[in-house]
Amino acid sequence: MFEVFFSQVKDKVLLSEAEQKLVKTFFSPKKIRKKQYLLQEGNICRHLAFVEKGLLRSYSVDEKGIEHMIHFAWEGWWMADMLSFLSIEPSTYHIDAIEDAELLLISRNDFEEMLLKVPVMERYFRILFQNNIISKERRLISSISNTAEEKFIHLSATNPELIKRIPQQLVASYLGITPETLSRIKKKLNQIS
Amino acid sequence: MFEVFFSQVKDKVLLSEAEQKLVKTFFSPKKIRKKQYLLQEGNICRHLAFVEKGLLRSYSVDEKGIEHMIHFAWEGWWMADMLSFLSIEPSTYHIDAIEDAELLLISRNDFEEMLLKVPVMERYFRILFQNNIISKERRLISSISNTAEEKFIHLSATNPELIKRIPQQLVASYLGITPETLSRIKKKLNQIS
DNA sequence: TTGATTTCTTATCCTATCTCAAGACGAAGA
DNA sequence: TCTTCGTCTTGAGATAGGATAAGAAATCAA
Repeated sequence: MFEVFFSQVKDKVLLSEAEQKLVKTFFSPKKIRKKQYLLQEGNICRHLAFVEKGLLRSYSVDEKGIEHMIHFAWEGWWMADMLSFLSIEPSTYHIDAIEDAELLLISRNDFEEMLLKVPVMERYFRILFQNNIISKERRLISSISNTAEEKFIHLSATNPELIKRIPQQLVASYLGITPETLSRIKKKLNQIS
Repeated sequence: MFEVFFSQVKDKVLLSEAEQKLVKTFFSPKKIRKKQYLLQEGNICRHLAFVEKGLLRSYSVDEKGIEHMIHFAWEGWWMADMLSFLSIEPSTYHIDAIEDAELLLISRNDFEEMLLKVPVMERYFRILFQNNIISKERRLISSISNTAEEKFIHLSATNPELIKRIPQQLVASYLGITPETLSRIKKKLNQIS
């Protein structure tokens, strides 16, 4: 159950056997089915979720009922509404499964306790968040700088797995464009090549 | 020189006198003038900069010569190209001063050493980055979800100081809209109220 | 296998925002 | 005080992408 998790953690920091054992105690496994919610708007995000298997998405829904994709997480990625999780306030996001998923959950209290008892995990999350900032920044620059077509080309280049694995309408939402526009862009790019 | 710095750090973590003394040794002060570069595209970002006084911006310049604002940093904020700083690769950003500024700089090696010698700073940066992710995420959602007018209203609500302090054309770039559009939006909102 | 449901494509029309251009305003220096 | 330079405003025309609608294709369930 912790295979993907520890391979990810060890990518960033060194963990002793004892530390691994201790870290394990803070997490509880959970399976959810495709389309099942992990979090709904208005509820407090009580856990960070690490994806061992499957695929999750987080998104917000505006007044018109349109969904806006915030984040996708598959094997080796984390998922949560950090703001709700940290501030213990109702979330403005939904999180659900695009594919059946196996998760490792950690609560706020256990998270804090783990970081204090296993300082190397503090380091792990600092590095994780660092990398997250960098990738969010790139997405942001593309979002404010590029045309719809450029955004798609940029995403294809930087995150080809996302394009392959995520349904097209959700990719469109992730880019902040309509599904129709994305469909046209793909057609155009195929004609050229 | 470290007044703002330690007041910021102490907002997030507890530091002993000894730790404070040690932390200080890793930083060097630097003053830069309005319009002066701290980093130019193609160079490696060698330092994290903490702003004690003044105002910096980071931005990228596209093929057409158009600037895209990534981040503003005034008293109490950090500035860097994290990707270049961490990967030690040439930056794609420019960083310069919008107002004369007094900075505290820390190099990559000193940063790593500080985090190992003063673990509470590891915690500080984890929390700092955590908060940064949350605010970048909000900006991103606004960017992909909202109209130009909604983006401006959202920014005014969440970051009024930015609107006051940053020249309007740079605010427009930060929102991913043209200065003309922002000017029209402001006119419209003023007429209503 | 077949019908039902969801996702993707294509077409037409429409609107928000951009582009280009010119003028007004205000801050900074001579 | 006057001049200059950068910043903001306003206008008119152009366009990328949105809205709506309908049909095609793919996926799923029975």
